[in-house]
Amino acid sequence: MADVAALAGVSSQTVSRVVNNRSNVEEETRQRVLSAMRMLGYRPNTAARALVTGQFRALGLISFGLSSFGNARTVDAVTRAAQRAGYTVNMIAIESQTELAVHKAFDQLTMQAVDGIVLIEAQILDTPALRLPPGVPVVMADGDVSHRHPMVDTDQTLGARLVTRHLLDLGHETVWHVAGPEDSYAAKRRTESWHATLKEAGAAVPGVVFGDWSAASGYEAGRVLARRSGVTAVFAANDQMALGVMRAMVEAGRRIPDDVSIAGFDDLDESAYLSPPLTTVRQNFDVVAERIVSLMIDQIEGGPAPSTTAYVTPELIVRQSTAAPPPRP
Amino acid sequence: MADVAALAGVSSQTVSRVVNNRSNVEEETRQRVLSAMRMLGYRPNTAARALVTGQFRALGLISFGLSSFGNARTVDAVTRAAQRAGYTVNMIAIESQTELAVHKAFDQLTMQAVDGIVLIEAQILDTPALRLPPGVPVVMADGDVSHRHPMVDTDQTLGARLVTRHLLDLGHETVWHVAGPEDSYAAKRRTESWHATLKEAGAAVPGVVFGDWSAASGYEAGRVLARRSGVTAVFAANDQMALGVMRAMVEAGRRIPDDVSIAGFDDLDESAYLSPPLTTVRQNFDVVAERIVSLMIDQIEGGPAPSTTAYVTPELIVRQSTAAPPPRP
DNA sequence: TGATCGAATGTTTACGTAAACATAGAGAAG
DNA sequence: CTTCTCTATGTTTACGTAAACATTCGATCA
Repeated sequence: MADVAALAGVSSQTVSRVVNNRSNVEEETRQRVLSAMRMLGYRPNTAARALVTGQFRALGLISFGLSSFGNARTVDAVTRAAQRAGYTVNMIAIESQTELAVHKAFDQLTMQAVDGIVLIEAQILDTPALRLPPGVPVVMADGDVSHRHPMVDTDQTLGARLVTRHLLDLGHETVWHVAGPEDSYAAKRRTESWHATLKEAGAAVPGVVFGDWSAASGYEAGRVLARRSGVTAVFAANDQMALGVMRAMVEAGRRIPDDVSIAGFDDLDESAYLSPPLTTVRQNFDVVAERIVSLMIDQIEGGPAPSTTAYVTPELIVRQSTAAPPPRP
Repeated sequence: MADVAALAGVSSQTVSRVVNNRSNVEEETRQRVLSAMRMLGYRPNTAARALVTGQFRALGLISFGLSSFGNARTVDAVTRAAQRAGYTVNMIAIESQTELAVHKAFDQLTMQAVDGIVLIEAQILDTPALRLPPGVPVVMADGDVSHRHPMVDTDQTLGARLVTRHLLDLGHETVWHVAGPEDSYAAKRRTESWHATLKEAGAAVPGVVFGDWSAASGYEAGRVLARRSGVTAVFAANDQMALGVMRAMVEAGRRIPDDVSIAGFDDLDESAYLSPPLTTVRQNFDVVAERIVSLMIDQIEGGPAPSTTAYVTPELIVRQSTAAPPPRP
């Protein structure tokens, strides 16, 4: 920076002003400084800058890994949204869903250069009340509403209601449910909403079959359901499990959607190309990410955390895996 | 830090020594400092530390996004490997595969606080010779060998040979190939190796059908192949396309593996649960990531770039989607 | 016993930047 | 014409840490 200043014949402070786009610099001076910068290949030193300003233009992101479709999409979308806002994303994947692990990741990130932390809390922690050290802005995604940090999530309740209602409206007496793992917030909300929707409609509430999001677990669940008579509609808590259920049904000789209707949740890229194409609920990950990042930046620049919870509306995608139930025998 | 020093009754330099685990500090003093740190909730300031040391303990990562399975797995594994080495990962996703976009991301990352940059070059850039500004260590994954940076990748050539040979050894006269997009390095290598293996074996080399990694494109390719007679073995360049091919074949009335054998590449979690379970090639993403990170750290700590290319051995996973060809009519 | 060494700790300084304050000069207002 | 104001720019300083150098004191050795 001193070299640039010398070459341009100005003080280093003027160089700083040019770098930061301050208004009160003569146009001619600015050009001289800019060309000096180019000539010397000058790059501002982030560490020194951060030391003075206290800002890093970087967000921390804690997640349980990229292996599940939903997490990967969320992380991807948050990264892109942050980038548009001029922030980079510093990522940490934690192995186990304990509060200890979250705290460790949190410490590591705050020691790194981040202005705020996004926590994708896809799984229920071992302790109910997550307490994070104060001082660092936090936004949660896919977490528990009871925390005191602002949260953003797909409206799981609405999504599950849409798909359950869709199946009831087609004429099914009730809807069976293959749920996600019990330690997932998203799974829990989808199951609760399915339950509530059935009760509202006066339909019987059949027992829940639990899976773990995988196609394999969906297949197992599907075999259980295929053995029961009277199963005409199944709502699986994600598309991968729906895929497994479909396969189990086909193997058991049930036609989809003639004998049994099947719906999922997520709308994988593949889901539109299954045979038959899968009715599902599309989550708008991009909007979720936008909200997360803007809540984050509000906190970083604005001040104290608004303890809001923002829900993003999902969309029911009706395809050919759902239809009216077969005529009663 | 000054407060901690005052509370512990030592100089700030001694606090620094304790923080950095230097050996020459009396055990009793160390304890006093540690408890003072705890009492005051002291956290070292990364910016100041980086300003002095010139190190950030952070890696930059440039990728084309998390939407494809391979990329997501690689990013996930790199993140975990970096974490084990005490580094965090600063991620940037670029939208288009132009050299300009790569340079922009590169600039943004070097302006941020990173010690080195990992570039996952999953697609062929618009310019053949990627030139990155010197001074920052770079390791490439899944890129072009011709670049001057160290590179790590799955041995695509070996993987494709393993699966092609497997099909030939089963007795198939030749193997058809559904390739990945033409602008993908990985796809290109798999196709070249398939080609070479057929030639070595003296088998006819049928025309390549191109897909874009998606199940939908695999389905289209499968419909083309199903119309031809004499197709008894198909090697799809990834599992998703293999899935599409399988479905097209089944729709055309071909049984798998009785009439036609199908193999993929990647080993998705789902692939073992398809019907029939898919023969495929498993990439060891964790080992790739370990290599990337250790090459990175060598450069950061050691010095100039070793211009090596490290290949990680993949593994053929034989399942039930491949078998001997049907008897000739 | 005195010289020498080494371990523990303290003092000073540099890292590169932006904020805060200072200055000069041009124009406006009286 | 003087004074005030505003703009462009320069000077000084602080940010929090670790490196480099300095000091103290007890132990070791001839």
